[in-house]
Amino acid sequence: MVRVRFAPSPTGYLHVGNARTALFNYLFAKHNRGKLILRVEDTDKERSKKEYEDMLIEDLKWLGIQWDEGPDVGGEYAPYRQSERLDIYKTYIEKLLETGHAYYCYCLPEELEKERQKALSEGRPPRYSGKCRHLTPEEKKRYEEKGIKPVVRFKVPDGRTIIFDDLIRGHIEINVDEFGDFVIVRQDGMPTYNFVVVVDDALMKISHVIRGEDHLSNTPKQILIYEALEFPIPEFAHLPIILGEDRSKLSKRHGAVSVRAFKEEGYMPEALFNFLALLGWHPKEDREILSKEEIIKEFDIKDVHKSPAVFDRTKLRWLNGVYIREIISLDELTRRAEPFFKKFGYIADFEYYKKVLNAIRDSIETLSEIKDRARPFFVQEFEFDEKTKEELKSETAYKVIQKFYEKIKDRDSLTSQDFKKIMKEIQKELGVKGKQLYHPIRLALTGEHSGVGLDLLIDVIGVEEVKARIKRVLELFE
RNA sequence: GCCCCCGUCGUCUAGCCAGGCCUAGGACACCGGCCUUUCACGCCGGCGACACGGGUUCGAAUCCCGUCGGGGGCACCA
Repeated sequence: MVRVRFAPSPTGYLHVGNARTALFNYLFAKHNRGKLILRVEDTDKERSKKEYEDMLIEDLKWLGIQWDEGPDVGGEYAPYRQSERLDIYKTYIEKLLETGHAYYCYCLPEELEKERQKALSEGRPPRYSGKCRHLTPEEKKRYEEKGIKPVVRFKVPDGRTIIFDDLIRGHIEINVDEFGDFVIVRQDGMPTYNFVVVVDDALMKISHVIRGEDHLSNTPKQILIYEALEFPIPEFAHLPIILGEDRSKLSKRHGAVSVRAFKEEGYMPEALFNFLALLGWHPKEDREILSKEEIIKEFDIKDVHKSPAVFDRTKLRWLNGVYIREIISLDELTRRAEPFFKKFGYIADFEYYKKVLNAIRDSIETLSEIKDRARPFFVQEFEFDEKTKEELKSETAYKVIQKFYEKIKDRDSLTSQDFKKIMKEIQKELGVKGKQLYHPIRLALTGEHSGVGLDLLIDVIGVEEVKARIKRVLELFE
């Protein structure tokens, strides 16, 4: 049974890089009919917050990632919040202490930091010396009496080379001399990541650990702990990281990188899902637009790349546009767009929003663009800039508008067909055509030089509104 | 500094494992054209890459070695 997990620490919004990791875990689980476990890694008391956990869950759900076990849904291996598993960790810490795989260390953090800096500046690998490895009971007692609280360190064996096969990267060898005895319990009594991750993954029967490349160098430490605790070692797969435009690890410096930010910008979760899946993975046939089901069906961890990928916002925008105009149904799109209309002060009912979207969906790539693109459907008293005023004052423009008004002022309906017919008549009667003919009407109706098709606009706003707008312009530029 | 990973168009990538089918394919972006009352959509076309240097081979993007470049890690963060 395939069991994988996504284990974020609740320290802020869900980052797209983490979202991608969650997504690949999800895809792997679903493809193999396995289970996805959500585990909250909140052992860092300083930075973890419950609100962040709630936001994480919300963002993950929004993206369309579902899990089988987790802090919100429970499961056979509960609890799924590390802060609630402290007793479990304690047991295993004691075990390591008893078997001599770990020991208490009374060194002060300030001293160690100094040593670290010194080693770095001298070009030596910064690693702990191991000086507390062989403390006598008397020495321990002395430290205790001084009130120094110890940390617990894992005893790293000398000269071992850890070898494992990464599902994505293949054969990996790392010599453990690279690092010294590392801390597994902090001074405040909280166990650290490298330790708890092993205990949890083992106890939760995780079969495949799929995570970011930045964890690759932690893997030997963890394997050492698996061995010390006599746990079976899972398979590992290290995903390439996601880069920003400058080819460094994608971070806040690169602009909006949280899933929440994309949601608020008006991205479709399906588009982000699709896009993220394509970052480092590629289906057998050359296709860009794939549904969740298709991706699950085709996903194979072996097809995941080794090299990192740049997060290409432009392509994401394009993909989102495809979802907006071709994939999401009009009703669904309207439901999602409603909050955006309201945010921009465009107040109307659902049916009206639907008509507007029908007219503009081909020209927007995110729902935020509704602000500009839908303006003519809602704003009557728009301003004219200088350039526009000049144009409207010109003789032909004014004549066209005047003629148009004459022809519609007594009508009680005006369809796209009627509109086109009327424009043809004006063309014949005034001898004005093309841009000269349509542009004045566009300006009078929208105040803008480009935008939605006038026939579509008229269809939606209706004849009375058209009359009002035209009349207003006529009066303004008499 | 040390360790690990990576290297095909500007970007995402196909091809690499099983060398010839590759004058290297697709997508985004860009440029041009068509459609069109405008913008957009759509359609058609163009530009554009095997990091470099050595091997191996009749033949290398594909195999080997080296160089260079990029990234990640080296915490009482996860």
